[in-house]
Amino acid sequence: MFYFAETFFADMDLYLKIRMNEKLFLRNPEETELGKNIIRYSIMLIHEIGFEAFTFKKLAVKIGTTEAGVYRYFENKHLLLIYIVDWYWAWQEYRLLFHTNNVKKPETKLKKAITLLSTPIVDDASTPYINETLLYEIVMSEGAKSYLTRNVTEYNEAKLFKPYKDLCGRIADIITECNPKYKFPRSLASTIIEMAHSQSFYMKNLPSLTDFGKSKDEAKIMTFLVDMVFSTIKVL
Amino acid sequence: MFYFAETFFADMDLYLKIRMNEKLFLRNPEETELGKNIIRYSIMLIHEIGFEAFTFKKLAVKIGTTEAGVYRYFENKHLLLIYIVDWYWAWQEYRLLFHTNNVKKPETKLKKAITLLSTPIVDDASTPYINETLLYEIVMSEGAKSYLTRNVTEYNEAKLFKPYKDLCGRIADIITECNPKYKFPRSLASTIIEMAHSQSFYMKNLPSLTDFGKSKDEAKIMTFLVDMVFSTIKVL
DNA sequence: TTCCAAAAGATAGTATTACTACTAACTTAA
DNA sequence: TTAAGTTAGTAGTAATACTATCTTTTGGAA
Repeated sequence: MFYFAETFFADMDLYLKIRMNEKLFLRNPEETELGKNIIRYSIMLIHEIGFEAFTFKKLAVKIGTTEAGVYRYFENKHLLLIYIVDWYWAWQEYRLLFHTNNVKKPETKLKKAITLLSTPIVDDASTPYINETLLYEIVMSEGAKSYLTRNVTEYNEAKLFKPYKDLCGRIADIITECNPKYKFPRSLASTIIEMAHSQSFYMKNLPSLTDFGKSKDEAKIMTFLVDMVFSTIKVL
Repeated sequence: MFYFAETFFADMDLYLKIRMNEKLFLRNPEETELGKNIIRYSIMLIHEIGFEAFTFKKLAVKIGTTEAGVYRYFENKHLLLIYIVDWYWAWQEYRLLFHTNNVKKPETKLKKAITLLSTPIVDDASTPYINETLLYEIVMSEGAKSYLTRNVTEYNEAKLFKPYKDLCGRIADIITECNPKYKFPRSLASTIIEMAHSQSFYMKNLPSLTDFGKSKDEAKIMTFLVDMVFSTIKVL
């Protein structure tokens, strides 16, 4: 529960706030209007033009500030990407906890986990200035770039990938609950998370790498994964 | 067999040559010394400094030519990446055909396919100027960047991802041979290919996402995948 | 042997990117 | 009221990702 700093009431609405690793930023973007705008508009802009074409200059123009203004919050665009991707994984972990709370059967929990990861995202009203639908698509097409870098080791030592690992660990624990004898719970968990996103990317962009090309039906990804996972751990 | 242009004798040695999609380059790098050096040294340089830090300037210095010289062969560094990644997938398809030739049992073929994809690569002497060991590591850590781009659709229409798709299709066919009733052969095939590489990347860089962190033993990735795949298609 | 075309090489230039450094303005606290 | 700290804006720079042009080399046909 490390990352879920607080859920609180304000103006009659329930808000979700996630505590982010401080090494990700120079100044906490949640604390100022400009900071929140940087997050909100970078999600929109990365979604719109893609991460390679995304620059702090373009972002600054979009939110009516200067390049230097953005650099005061984030050292570079790669750390900003990790910030929003981390936010997404922490949010997914929160969703998993929320939806499996009081569920007793580990099989039901595991199925829920797969469903949550492989079903289209609708915007979460309890997170102002973050559009989860766009974020989901960014993670799908740019997410891997957060760790596919020369700095993986350095970033990993700074715990920048903790949210992803936490989510993976939690799913691995559910797998172990289902079948304590299964030998590869962590690898199976990372396979679920990865495939939920990359099968969806393939379906949209390289359909012949999947069996869902014609229907473009996300529900089939869930069916594929549920079948694979439960066959593998030999539980029904 | 589209991509395997020729295997031929020259100076008493057997060489393997792969026919590449002409839209990848401006001038065929296989036809000149400079072209072959571009391929050979770009594999070394990308492996050494990573794809983001890799530039045509640095490459030109390394092989003793000018930036403009490299630009005569490749429009940009992204197409050069796709070239070498495509080469890798075509080579893997060739290896698969070679090693499953005359094998009757589809289960044996499938197991061989998984083994070939998830076992460390030793340099193939029949391919001069290409170091497969380095190439394997590049595909592991940069391969996804070839299709994680705004141009996926355009590149896909130009058939630039054909080698990957062909390999996927071939593995899917073996899966169907094993169990004609299994519903998701293509998705399972792309899962095998993806996971063979990304579990290996995780093992090296983010070990807690796998169950092989301590041993760092690639053979366990194979065991994990073989178990998962055969459980899923319900054949032994 | 000469002549031609194509390839390679050298040089220079441009717009953009990814920053850094400095300065001006504004706020707060003594 | 003034000194100190905070914040934003301006102006630069080195590197990147190209393009354009001009010269030299080379290999083959006339």
